[in-house]
Amino acid sequence: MGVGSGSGGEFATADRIRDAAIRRFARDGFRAGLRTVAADAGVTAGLVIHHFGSKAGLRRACDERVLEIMRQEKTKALTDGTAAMLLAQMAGVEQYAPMVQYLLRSMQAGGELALKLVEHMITDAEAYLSAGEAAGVVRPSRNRPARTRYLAYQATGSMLLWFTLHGADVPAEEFAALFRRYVEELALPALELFTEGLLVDRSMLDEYLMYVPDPPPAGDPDRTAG
Amino acid sequence: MGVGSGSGGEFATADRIRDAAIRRFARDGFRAGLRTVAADAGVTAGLVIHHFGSKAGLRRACDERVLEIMRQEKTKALTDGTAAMLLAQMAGVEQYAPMVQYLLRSMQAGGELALKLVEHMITDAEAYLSAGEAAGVVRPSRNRPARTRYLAYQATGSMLLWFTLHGADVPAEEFAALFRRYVEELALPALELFTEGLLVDRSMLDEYLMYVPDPPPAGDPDRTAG
DNA sequence: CACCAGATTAAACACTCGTTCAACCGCTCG
DNA sequence: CGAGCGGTTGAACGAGTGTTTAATCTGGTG
Repeated sequence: MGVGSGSGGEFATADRIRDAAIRRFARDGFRAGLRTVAADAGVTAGLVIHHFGSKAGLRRACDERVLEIMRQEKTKALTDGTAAMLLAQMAGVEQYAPMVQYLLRSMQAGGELALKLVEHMITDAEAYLSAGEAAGVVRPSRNRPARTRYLAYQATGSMLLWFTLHGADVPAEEFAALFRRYVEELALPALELFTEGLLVDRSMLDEYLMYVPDPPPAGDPDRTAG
Repeated sequence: MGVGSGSGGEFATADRIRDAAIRRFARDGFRAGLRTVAADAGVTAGLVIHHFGSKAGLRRACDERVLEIMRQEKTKALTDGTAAMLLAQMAGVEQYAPMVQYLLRSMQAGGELALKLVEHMITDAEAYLSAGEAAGVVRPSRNRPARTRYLAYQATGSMLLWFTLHGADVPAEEFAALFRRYVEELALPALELFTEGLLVDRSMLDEYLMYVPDPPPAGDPDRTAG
């Protein structure tokens, strides 16, 4: 269907536009114009609209594509289970680096994809931490869902902030190196904190546990006030 | 100089514009137009330019104002020393809530103010953690600057992500409540992690320490490769 | 009073943006 | 061959942006 030139590696034009958009949005953020995206793909702005209906439609297509690749790579990847490591690994692959950067842009802008991705990461972390608990390598928590959310937000959020401050608009090759530097920089403190904690005594935690009557399940956003 | 109406609580017009801009940028982000800001302040767009030269100039004035208030409040505040708690406390004060929200917007956009603020927080955390170490309540680290940066990025970044996802454009009264909910949600997991750690055994940390030959000071970005 | 300087405004300018429209091209099918 | 149709283009539109400019208002000063 569509393109007649039957030889091997040719993409359909819509796919080419979408991929160019992912790269451009990753580099410049979502305020990049349609004409810029179109020029990257070697077409005109009108054609982008023709294929995707609107800029929002184009973004939706990009979101779905990134999510699809993300899911597909997750099943293939042999990481230690943390989402940050998966992203670090993907950022090293030249083909996927723009998608990781796009994802960060998405979190920066706060779209639906970002929310979905973070919830996805939380679900994965839940499974991973539960398995760790069962295997006896992860300490149990007084409120496992809350801890899972906390850890996911810490890991993802610090990554987001780091990239927002240290050049979010790097040209995609520096991006991978930047990612590597980020992981290297936090590896030691993270391992220290995870195995040894930060505080020497338990007084702060005990005070909190005494002060707060009943820590709620805190998994869903129903705020049944009391 | 300037406004002649000498009666009590009147602000100079430029200050009124700047404060309106802080509120508007806090609520809508920096893509809010000059005409909107001007309307909020009861003036016209041209006057904003007349007073601040350009939109960038207005943003600079807002940045300086927020930084000034931040510094001033920090010396007054009696918090536990962490920046997150300072922000939580300030967000509760109606007058300062927009500034906290503005600060988050700034981090979202990645300006110079954001970088300055984060570095500021890191410096403060350094002092706070050093004091904790000296007092024997905080465990020493194999690389204290790296740990300080790590903790600051985690705390600030997760806060930023949380607000980006859960309505960064709330109308400033919900904002304070949102902030309170955020602190409540992470208090228990944070205390757990800080006092008890996450991992049961030390194998991961020991493996890392064996693998990495020499953890560099990692305070400044000079990468003397080897 | 005349005069000037600053505050302030309304209008216009130049530009970008997303989107629309009419036309054109190349192909397939009747 | 000719009709039709989707892919594609270039130009235009309308709304937005930051900024400029000329004019008006206002208040203090010689």
